[in-house]
Amino acid sequence: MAPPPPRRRDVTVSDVAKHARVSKATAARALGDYGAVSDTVRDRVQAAAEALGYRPNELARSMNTGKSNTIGVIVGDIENPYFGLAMRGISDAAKEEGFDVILVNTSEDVDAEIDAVRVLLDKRVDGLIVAPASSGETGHLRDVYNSGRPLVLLDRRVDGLDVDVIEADMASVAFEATRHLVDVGHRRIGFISTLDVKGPYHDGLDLRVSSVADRLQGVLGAQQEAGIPDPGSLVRFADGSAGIRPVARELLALPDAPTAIIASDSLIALAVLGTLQELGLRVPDDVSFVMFDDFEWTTLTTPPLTVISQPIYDMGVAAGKTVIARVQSRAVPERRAFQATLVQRESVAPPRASAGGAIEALSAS
Amino acid sequence: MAPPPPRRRDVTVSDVAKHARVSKATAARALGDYGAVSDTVRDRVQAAAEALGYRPNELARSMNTGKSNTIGVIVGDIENPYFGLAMRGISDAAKEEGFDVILVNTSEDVDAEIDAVRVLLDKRVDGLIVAPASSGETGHLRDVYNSGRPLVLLDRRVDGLDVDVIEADMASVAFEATRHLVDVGHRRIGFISTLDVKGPYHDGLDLRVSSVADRLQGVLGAQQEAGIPDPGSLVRFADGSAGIRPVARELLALPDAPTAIIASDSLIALAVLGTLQELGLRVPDDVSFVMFDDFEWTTLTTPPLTVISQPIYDMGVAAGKTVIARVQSRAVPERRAFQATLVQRESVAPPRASAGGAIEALSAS
DNA sequence: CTGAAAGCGCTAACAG
DNA sequence: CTGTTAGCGCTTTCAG
Repeated sequence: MAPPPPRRRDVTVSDVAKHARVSKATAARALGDYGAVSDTVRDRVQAAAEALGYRPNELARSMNTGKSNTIGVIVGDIENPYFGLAMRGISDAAKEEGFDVILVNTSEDVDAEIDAVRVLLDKRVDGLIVAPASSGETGHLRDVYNSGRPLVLLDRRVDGLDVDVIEADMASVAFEATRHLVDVGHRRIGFISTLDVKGPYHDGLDLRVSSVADRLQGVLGAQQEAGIPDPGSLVRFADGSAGIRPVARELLALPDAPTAIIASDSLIALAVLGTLQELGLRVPDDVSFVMFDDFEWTTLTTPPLTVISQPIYDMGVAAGKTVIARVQSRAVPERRAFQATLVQRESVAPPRASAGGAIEALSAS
Repeated sequence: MAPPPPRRRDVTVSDVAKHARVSKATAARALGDYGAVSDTVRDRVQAAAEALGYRPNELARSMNTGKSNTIGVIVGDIENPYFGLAMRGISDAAKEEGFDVILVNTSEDVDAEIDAVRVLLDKRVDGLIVAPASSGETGHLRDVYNSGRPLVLLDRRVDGLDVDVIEADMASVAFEATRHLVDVGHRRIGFISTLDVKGPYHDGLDLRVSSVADRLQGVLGAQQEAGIPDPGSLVRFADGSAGIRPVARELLALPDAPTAIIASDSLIALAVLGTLQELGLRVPDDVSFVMFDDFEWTTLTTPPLTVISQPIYDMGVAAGKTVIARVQSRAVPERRAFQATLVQRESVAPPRASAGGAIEALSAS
């Protein structure tokens, strides 16, 4: 389809200098807009550059300035609207400061993440924003730190790593949401998330993703406070998004199935809702439902969904501004605490009077 | 929060060479894995590199090889799930070939796009994937071509630019969808898209985004074939996503309001559906609805939505593979035609018997 | 197989 | 203000 590309040699400063009959250094100064150049010469050089179609080689420039004006962003899943929106924020912030963004998707794989960090460091990005897949392996993150380049963590903390973190307060809002469920009468509350942990959930299990751990802490805490025994028994982790539906089914088939479910993000919510639909279970009549993240579609389902909203775009912007501020060793923008809020709509109702599980409830109706 | 970073000088080939007591050239050969080096020396060099914590400077490497192993991707809106998913495909394809991706978001602004192309070219990306905001200004795209670097267009053609294009056949599926609406009895079919055109739609208006033009061509064509007069009168373009709701309201308030609406993408669909909900109009009883793109939430609304599905992820992969194949001047992967399909669910029904507009229908019920 | 030397395109002293 | 001379870190002749 496309004919063989011409690929002619690029025009360099040297070419422009020759054409404008000045030294390479002078041409470079005029072109790079540094140092001092007389107006006449500057004009002459720029005319020559224009005529020859000169374009600076940013690689060469970066090589001796040591700055690439590029930040790296490493996320687990760009397809996840959470990261899509955050990315938009980062990207907008970067553009405003004249930075570009290299995006790497790790599919939530730690090895891929380790690799990504290495590659981006080798490419000499000026700073890095990472949503770490695990707080277990963190050597690569320390490498960033040791390289002297700023690192900002997004959505997830890593204990013992003293860097900027952009996150919303998940524990308290999760507590609030669960408390809401308890208040209307639920005593069997399921929590579903994705996480690569082996075996069923148990007390003291190391979750390795702080944003999930925080959510869970709030969920469990509210139930403990309400005197609900063993709330951990209705917690489930799926390994990858393909695993969510089976897990949801299993949970709902329990003799003591939950009367309410909390989905840890929008991708999980979609799968859980789909499962509910397949099973013919209605929200909130058969099962109450709360999910994290407030995307527009959540208002269009029947019923509209009760959600936990976080300022994702703003967090992206903050992450972008923060790395760049660090890169330029300027003061970091005020550390606003990002607040998540419970948005009550109509997917929460008191549990049915019957004591049976969700599936039994079905046959009863 | 983060203590002042150390920022020590990077370890270079030269350092490693010294440590291993070989010449810089030999060390470079061992490290860069090219040329010929004896096993003993290679081991010695690698040990030294390890000991010193050597990391190659990819910028320097790119400078003299002329290849950066990076491709640039320019899209209008990464927040749009269409591009999120496509990006995932591109990213996966790139990773497989050992390439990185620099992503630039233009907010569908042509000037930003022109700028982005320039910057990425200056950064010496090896190839570019662009979803052009307009087929009007294309000088910057020709610049890419002239730079000798491969360019692949995603989702949108640009006439007269003979490069690879990854797109699905929108015209025929749009025809099919519209035909379906006509078949069940609709004669007033609205079409809403986002596009920065001044004034109302009229015949021969230059749409400048081929994927939208194709959709519209199918929509109009099916109606013309059915003998529906002046189908263009129910076509609306909003300038930016903020404008969609007003436009939808205006359309629905018409004395001859449409009995069916086609939304040109998922973001538009969300806004239209939201408007319908606000107005208390039910789908499909009051208004039938068809939208482009099949995301999971479309099955969770009441009713599930009839949609047009395209293989977005695969198209992203194809775009990625294609640029990279061109970069390596290998044969381009087979030019599979990407097929979009109409997925019939439950948002289409015959129009109400009453002849009035949608809003009147409301008061009648 | 290994070393010396040149050079990628640009910036950065340092003289004049 | 302008030119000369060095590099940045790596690859790449070209000898040996």
